[in-house]
Amino acid sequence: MLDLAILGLLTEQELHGYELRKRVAELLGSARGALSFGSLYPALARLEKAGYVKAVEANTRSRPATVPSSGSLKGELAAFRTRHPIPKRGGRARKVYGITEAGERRLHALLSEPGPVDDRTFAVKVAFCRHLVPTERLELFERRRADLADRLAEHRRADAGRRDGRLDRYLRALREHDTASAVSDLAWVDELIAAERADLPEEIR
Amino acid sequence: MLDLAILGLLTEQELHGYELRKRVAELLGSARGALSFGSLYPALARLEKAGYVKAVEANTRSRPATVPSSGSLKGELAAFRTRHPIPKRGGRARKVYGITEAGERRLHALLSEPGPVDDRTFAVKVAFCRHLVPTERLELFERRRADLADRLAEHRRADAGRRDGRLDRYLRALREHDTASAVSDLAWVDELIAAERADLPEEIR
DNA sequence: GTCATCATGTAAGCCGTTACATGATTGC
DNA sequence: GCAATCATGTAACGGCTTACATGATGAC
Repeated sequence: MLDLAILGLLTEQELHGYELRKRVAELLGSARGALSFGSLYPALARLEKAGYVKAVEANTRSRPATVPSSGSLKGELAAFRTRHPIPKRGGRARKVYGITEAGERRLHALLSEPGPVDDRTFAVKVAFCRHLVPTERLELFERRRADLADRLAEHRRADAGRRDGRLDRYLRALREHDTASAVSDLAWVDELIAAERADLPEEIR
Repeated sequence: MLDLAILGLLTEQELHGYELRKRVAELLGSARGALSFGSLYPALARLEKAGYVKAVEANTRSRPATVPSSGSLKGELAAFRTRHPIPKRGGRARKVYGITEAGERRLHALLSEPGPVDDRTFAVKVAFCRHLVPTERLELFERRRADLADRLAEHRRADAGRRDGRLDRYLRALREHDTASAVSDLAWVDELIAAERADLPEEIR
């Protein structure tokens, strides 16, 4: 899940660890307190070793005279300086990372891999699902929909199986709120699916 | 959090591990796939060692027969089984646990301890908050309210700080849903608080 | 006789955290 | 000169999961 978030963020923009942490925190929402450096930096090192990201610029107070040639991306050269203004304030040397082509393939693989997705992972997948083709996106959403529907069915089953006075007030409030959340999540996924379907040509769906 | 759930469930009823697992799963809602035995059993052992729970009944189908020890492995096993008879239906011998007085004090301490509560822990605390006195409950709810309000404020701040076309469709959908969830959670806590206040005599609040 | 379910446990490992160590720069 | 912020990393530890080991019972 961390890998997913890091690779996803690096497709948008080259970033150094400290900044990446902020973005991850923002992405995951405040529900989950900021990610620690103790897991971020090792993760970056691991991804670099695997060839999915590479250090693009390893500091500096003194600005680089030349932009490292990265080949064919249009506007790269022009955009570089504005993307990385020399910071006037703060800090030690930064290590700025960018994603590699292997990293992009890896991101795609992580996004489209099947298997159960927990709530947090699904959120991150949604955040970067523009990297999927429409049918893959639909698949992702529909797998999620099925999971949520199961969840809700279990709620209903559990609620039905209880004689009605049995729960105390707080337990009841809790279960009701849980159910309401599940319903809301399901409705949201349904919206995503509907929007996605609307964009597909009729023959496919 | 596991401790909280186990102790809370055992105040209602004596239970063995296998059953406890089902109850915990039901309590936490299906959002979080069933707790594994690999964490439940060690937790029970730890709690027993600490004197918070005790094995009440190591099993029972009272069978008076006594088998003399034969010295062979099979004989020893047979004798063991006679000393620890098997349950009436299904399965291997059960170890039924009950909560001790120290365990009840521990539960109260866990419920009322300050410090940050994550979403899951808050849910479990609500589930068993009948063990708190009204003012302690209010404190719990209000600390949670404050956390959620901060969270929401951060959302608003983040939303305001973005030029409006900048987010892609999926990222926007994600943030909107996150915000909606936070709003819903906050409203729920507000309900809990209002209900609690209604039960307090006016002089206190 | 073998499969599903009930039942308890151990061992290995993943994923993340906190705490620690280091160091540059800005602002007071 | 000191605190705050920016910045990178390591080490120890915690909590929970998966996979494994063991075993009884009832149903088919």
